[in-house]
Amino acid sequence: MKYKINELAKLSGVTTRTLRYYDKIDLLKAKRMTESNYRYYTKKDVEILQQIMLYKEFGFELEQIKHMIQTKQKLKIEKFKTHLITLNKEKQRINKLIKNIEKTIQAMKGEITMTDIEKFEGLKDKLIDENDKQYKEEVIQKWGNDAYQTSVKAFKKMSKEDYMHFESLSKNIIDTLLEAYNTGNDPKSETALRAAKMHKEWIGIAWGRY
Amino acid sequence: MKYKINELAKLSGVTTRTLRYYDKIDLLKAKRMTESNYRYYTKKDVEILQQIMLYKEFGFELEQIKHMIQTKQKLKIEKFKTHLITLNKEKQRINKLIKNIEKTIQAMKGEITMTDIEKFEGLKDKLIDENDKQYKEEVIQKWGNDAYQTSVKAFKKMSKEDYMHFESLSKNIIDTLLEAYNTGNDPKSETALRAAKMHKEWIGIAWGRY
DNA sequence: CAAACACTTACGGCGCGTTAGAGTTG
DNA sequence: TCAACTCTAACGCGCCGTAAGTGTTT
Repeated sequence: MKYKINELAKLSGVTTRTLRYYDKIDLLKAKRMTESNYRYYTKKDVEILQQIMLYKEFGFELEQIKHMIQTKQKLKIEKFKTHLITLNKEKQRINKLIKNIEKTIQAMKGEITMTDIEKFEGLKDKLIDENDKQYKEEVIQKWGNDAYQTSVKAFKKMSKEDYMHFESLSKNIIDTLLEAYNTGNDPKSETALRAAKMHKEWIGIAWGRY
Repeated sequence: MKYKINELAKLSGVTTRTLRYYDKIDLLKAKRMTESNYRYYTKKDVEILQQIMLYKEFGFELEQIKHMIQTKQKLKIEKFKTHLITLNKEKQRINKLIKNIEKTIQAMKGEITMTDIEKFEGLKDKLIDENDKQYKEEVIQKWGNDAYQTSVKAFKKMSKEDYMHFESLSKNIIDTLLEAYNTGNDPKSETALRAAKMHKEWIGIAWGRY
């Protein structure tokens, strides 16, 4: 099974230019036909090329792939792990870029120029203010002033991540409980309902929702 | 205020090679001293260089920066936003690489070949099992069988993200409430305490903690 | 006068795409 | 004989690092 360069190219999807380049840099050496000096590739070469393509998809550089293909499984895993570290750094770099640009956009809009933490603190204050307007009296009537104060304190302690996920989490649990009650699938779940209501009120205190 | 090339280099941190290159590609054109033909830079040039460096940090290419520096604020924001899209794609690409490599490592180890979702489902089942062993009877006694069933259902509905943040969030709120009670700063907070206890039990049902 | 600094020109690197010119096969 | 294929050599890209060789300032 001998393939000429164009045959392998069509078979694999890489260009002849690439194959010749791989030949040149000793990544995938081709044999030569004695008369014409044309390159030809064997079945083994095809397999190697498949490996090369796989590692390329993983983001390895050709020089590294060169070492890779003559490395055994166990050591390959090590190289993969090392590569993961590189990729994670790259990921962090990009995340930083994104954050910085977003910050800059905000600043350019003439809006908040505070740091991220300050921003979040500000956001919390704003939410509490809004909450006050809508729920303060109602909540104090139902739960007393102390509960209100305490809930504000708890809310202020939340981290940014907490904040991002609080909604969906709470909604999920409450929905499930209410659904169980409303559909009657769970006829005796007084306790669950109470829990749901408590939870609901609790969220209402901090969030002014539901 | 005239700076010779090396002065500006030290001032700004970029190399003279870079400055000459920016000159060549018309990114930051330098004026010339009449006699020696030496480059010199003005105060304005310093400001432009600062902008260039900033945009470089944002990951823009020099060609784009060239247009950038003579663009007004509003249009800059647009370019930033476009750039954000590019960066986000890059981010996704890297995430894909990471996932694929991790998967491959798993496969090479001869371990689990499940998808991510399957993995998480498995994790949840495991946690519920553990929870059962420790808390099932106690919980059913206190809250009834229906509450128990419902809590399991709610738990199963949780997303991966929910799971990652559930602990810290709950802990935070509970700690605050209990602290308020224990320190006596909030002497009449019966209601708050009840809320805390409820919440605590609720978490106990699903998590077997606290 | 020498050291320090300035200038221009050009190769190298990564991973090929893309001509350009010339030989080989079917 | 002609199309289709093969070969080698070389430029280009993006952003400079790194000489090498030569002129200017202090």
